[in-house]
Amino acid sequence: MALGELERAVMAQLWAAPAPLTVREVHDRLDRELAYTTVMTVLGRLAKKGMVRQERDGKAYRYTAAATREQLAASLMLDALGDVGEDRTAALVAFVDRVGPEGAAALRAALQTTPAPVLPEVPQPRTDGEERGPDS
Amino acid sequence: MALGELERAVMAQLWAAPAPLTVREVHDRLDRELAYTTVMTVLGRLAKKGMVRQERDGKAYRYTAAATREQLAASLMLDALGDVGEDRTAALVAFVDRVGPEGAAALRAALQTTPAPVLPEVPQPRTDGEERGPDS
DNA sequence: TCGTATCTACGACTCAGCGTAGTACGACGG
DNA sequence: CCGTCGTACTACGCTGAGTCGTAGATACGA
Repeated sequence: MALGELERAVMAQLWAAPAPLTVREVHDRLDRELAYTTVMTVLGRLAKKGMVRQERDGKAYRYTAAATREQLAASLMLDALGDVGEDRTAALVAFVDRVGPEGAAALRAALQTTPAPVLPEVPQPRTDGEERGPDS
Repeated sequence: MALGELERAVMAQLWAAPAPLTVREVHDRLDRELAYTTVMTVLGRLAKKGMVRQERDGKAYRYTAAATREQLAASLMLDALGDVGEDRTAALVAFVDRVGPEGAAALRAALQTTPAPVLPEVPQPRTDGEERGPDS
């Protein structure tokens, strides 16, 4: 799910904050001169999309990002990969080809931490503590 | 650059065809009942976006996809990765984590074909011969 | 030459999503 | 009781995508 410009800015604030934020806090942290209600609307829409979670705090709501920035990026990448239809392999090759040296290095590292060479047998019961964001 | 539903369908036809297609040919191959001009408009928009190339053929145009399906997918994935801001590494880890066993295998294979061990020193003046699609 | 078919060019309309914000209304502290 | 703060709801403009229609150019057969 593609986010708009303001939506991304709001998400950035939520990601940057160590704790859930209220509408007012998000509004204050955004540099732009926006009406309070604008931020509220955007947060509401993000909540409807499952991008943020809202939890009651007294009479106000506090908002947290449903997924980390990295998880979201990974989800979007998977979406893009899925659009290709068949032959994900070729697409991945093209991707590796374009991701650059650092990217390749990061991928190599990531592939090492991921054991799964073959036979994942016990599929890691998700030690978790991490919410399974609004993936595609 | 995200494509709409019909735009994707049109691209699919262009990718499936072995040679450049005219508007009429694309129109006929699409299952949907669309006006000829609708297909023309869509092809025109795709051309404006750089997704397809048009070459004159008599009084008509012939259209080809500017990039392969895989290149496009790779570009979109890179876009998604870029949105993350910093820490592409973490995003790549998350991606590998979600791409599944086959994906991981494909990535491993792709990384082997890509030499780039270390120190690319001379940054490869792009021997090219490959069109550099409508990347972001 | 005239009529018909085929293209392209350009404009128009609809619908959805995003950015933006106003209004209504309930709860709370003086 | 009144102003402040917060949510809920509604609305409006813009842009992009999907959908077509019409006008103008051009080629071809009768």
